[in-house]
Amino acid sequence: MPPSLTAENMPVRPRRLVIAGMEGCTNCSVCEVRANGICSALRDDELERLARAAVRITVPPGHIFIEEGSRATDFFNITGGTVKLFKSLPDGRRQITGFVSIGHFLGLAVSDRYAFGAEAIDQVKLCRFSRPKLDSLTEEFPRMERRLLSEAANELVAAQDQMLLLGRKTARERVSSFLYGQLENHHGDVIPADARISFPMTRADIADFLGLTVETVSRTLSGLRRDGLVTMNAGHTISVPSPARLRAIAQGEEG
Amino acid sequence: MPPSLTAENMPVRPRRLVIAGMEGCTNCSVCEVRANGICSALRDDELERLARAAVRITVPPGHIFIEEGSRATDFFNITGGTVKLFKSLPDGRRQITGFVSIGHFLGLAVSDRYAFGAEAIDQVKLCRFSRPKLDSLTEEFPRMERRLLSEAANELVAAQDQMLLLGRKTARERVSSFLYGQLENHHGDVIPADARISFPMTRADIADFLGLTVETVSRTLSGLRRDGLVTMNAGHTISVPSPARLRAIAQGEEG
DNA sequence: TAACAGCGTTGACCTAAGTCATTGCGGATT
DNA sequence: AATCCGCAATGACTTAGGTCAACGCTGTTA
Repeated sequence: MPPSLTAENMPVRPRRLVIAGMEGCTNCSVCEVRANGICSALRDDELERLARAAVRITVPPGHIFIEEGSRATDFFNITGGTVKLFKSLPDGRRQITGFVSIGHFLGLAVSDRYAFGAEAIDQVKLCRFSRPKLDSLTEEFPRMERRLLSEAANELVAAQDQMLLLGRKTARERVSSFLYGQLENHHGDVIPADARISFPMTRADIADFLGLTVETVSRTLSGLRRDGLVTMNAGHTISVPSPARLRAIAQGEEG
Repeated sequence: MPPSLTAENMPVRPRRLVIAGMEGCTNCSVCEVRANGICSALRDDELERLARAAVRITVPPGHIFIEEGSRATDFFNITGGTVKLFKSLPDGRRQITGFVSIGHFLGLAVSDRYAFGAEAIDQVKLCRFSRPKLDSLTEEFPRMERRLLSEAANELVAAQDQMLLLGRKTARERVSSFLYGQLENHHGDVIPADARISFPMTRADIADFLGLTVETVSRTLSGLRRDGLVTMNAGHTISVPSPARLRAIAQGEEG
């Protein structure tokens, strides 16, 4: 029996919002994301061919390297740093649809235009592939395409979670969900008691991700602190004494 | 040059939230969704093989045929009727993540469990495939998998749109977006002036889709009517004199 | 070392949307 | 034809979160 279409090589915890995991650099076989990417499905000789299609670039903090609605000429694979993906309304309202980092693949577009923008939060390293090149690669390596599909399924699940959050959760539940999600990003599925989080994004980014304002994010964090659910440390890090309690709030299990 | 990974055979307007388009019935070559499905990528002899993997079922209105969190044993392809997909919180709050109908494929799951529920709105006809069977089919027909991926990309775009709606749009913008989306569903990209919409879902469904309450949906529709943006006809249909004006509101281009 | 800018926090107040309650309307049941 | 029931609409009132404004911290520029 062939491996499952959707469960193959797939972490239980879905990643955020963008097709993850294409590897690419001057030498793909020593790439930082070798283990994660869709290319984890490739043999070393295949990686060789992949490497020739990739261009390595670095993006400074704050730089928008995908403009909403611009022509979708390239695919990207994040090999370092954190990127925010967003959509905007004409009057400046903004929704961040995801924060993505190392290993994530970026640039699936429905039409010939990107439906979202992408901005570097910190120093970001990327591998860039032109769309025609990536197309011929997936043509050549069907396993890569299978891997892309399973990652797309992951992203869809994450997107559905986020819709539940944005449509139906309270501010407290949203912020708790965000914090708990960060814990999962850093620790995987087994989160130790008193785990620490440090994130690169600002309060404004968090607000735009959670559909709130900066003030509400700030007040809600203060509330969680007052209730002993988080403690703020020096160096912009946050400790979570009881991840289980935080998760309960995040999932709406609180009176 | 191979066809684009993401733009191949793809409508510009993204569909809602579930991998679309696997065809299947007793005789796939005469199936209702022959033209839409991923099997539109298949030859007639291949369809023959597909047909043997499919089981045809009918689901009555109100019946939940995918239970949130249950084991993901099957894939479904909608061949008739309309389905709502949803996620819930323990206290009963519910977010409908999409309405899907004919041609849509349903059942991509990250783990071995469904992350969402699915309920028939009206009489729904489905083709059911067991996961192992579908896996071997995609193994056999790579074009099917490519088609699934491009549909997943569509769904991701729709999901991002919905996140913007849920996180940042006003009630008026949400309801206008919903109505305009329905217009697109029925008329495609060229929407005639004074177009009509009739939908099978209740106000409660619309509310749970838009992250609002029934009362707010009701009041907002009344407001749009007062402003001459829609008119209510007999038989639960709504007319839209100027789709362009409605779209402008939906996109947040109103003072 | 002063001035400034970016970011975060907090308080006072406001409002869009939620809650609760009432009414009405078609369609099914008897 | 009476009643029942699910759905929709509307009014009165409440509230979670938004808005506006002040302030404080930290790091950077002059």
